[in-house]
Amino acid sequence: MDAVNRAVVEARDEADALRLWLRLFATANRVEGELSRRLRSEFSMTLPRFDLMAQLAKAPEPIALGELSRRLMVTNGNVTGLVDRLVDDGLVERRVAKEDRRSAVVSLTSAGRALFDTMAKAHRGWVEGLFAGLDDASRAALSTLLKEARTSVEEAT
Amino acid sequence: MDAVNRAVVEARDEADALRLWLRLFATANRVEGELSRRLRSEFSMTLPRFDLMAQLAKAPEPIALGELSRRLMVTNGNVTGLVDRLVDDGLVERRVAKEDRRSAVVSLTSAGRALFDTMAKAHRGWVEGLFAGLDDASRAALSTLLKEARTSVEEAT
DNA sequence: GGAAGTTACTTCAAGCCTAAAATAATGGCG
DNA sequence: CGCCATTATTTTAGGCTTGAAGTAACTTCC
Repeated sequence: MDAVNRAVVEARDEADALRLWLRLFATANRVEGELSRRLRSEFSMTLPRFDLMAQLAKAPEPIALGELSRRLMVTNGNVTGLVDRLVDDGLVERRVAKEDRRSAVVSLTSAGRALFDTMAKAHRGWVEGLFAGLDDASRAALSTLLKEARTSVEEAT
Repeated sequence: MDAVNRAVVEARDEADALRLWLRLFATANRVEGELSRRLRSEFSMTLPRFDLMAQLAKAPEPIALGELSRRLMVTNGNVTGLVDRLVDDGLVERRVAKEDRRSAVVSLTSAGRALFDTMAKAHRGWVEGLFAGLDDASRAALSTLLKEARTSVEEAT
């Protein structure tokens, strides 16, 4: 096979959706695993609980469980369990909404807020470190392409 | 803020590692969830089991559990359970390696091979469909950048 | 006001996943 | 040969996740 044909084959290869998906999955998985391990070993914290706390931290007021489940893109039952464990740990407070007694709203306790601030700082540093091998141009390009990909997926479902 | 400064801020924003990671995670999660749901509803199959079968399908001969766990990037104990369930379903065969009695090697049964071929065809189509909104150039660029990202992560760990 | 439908959350069963401890077989090495 | 370290797998405890079924509170509409 000559150089031109090799290039053609490689180009087709790089554009192959299945290969793209495998690469996307592998990369995301690798990062997630690493962050998960570090959260566990440094703070005895899990990534799902950290993510939940992050939602509470950036919200100006308590959030209902349903809203939380939408923002985290997980099922309602899942959120129920995560909040249960965070409440057990004294990091989150659950209260019945006064205007709708079906609804439970949650917020960080002061201990939760303090721990989150510490963890968030470390977490940001870890993510920076993991992507340190990419320059700003690559990061920006990757970010843009991922947004396009996300849009493509949304439209296809 | 003038236009130049807005552009500067936006560029910094797009290059922010944390934002990049959140986007990567969200995209991968969305695709994974969709493929998972379709495998379940169309074939009563889970994504992890499908992935395991894919490894067996492309291997020329039976694979040891340890090798499988490396290729799938999951722990040994995880593979043990997945194989157990696939054996229960008659899709995979587990045998003690003749040259090393500690080692168990697995391969697809003929039923497993047949089911996998059917599923793989559908799966490929689904992935193509999900990424149909990206043209070849975008796909190739995304793939290349993901490879860079993966390398960056590997180097940072 | 009350039946019927909807909405918010919880519970349940099943499966995935990890880290760590336990088993079992191998491979040196004295 | 027999002890010891290593290697391959399994087991266990704990946590995450989903989809489906269940409970309770709210809303609509007559």
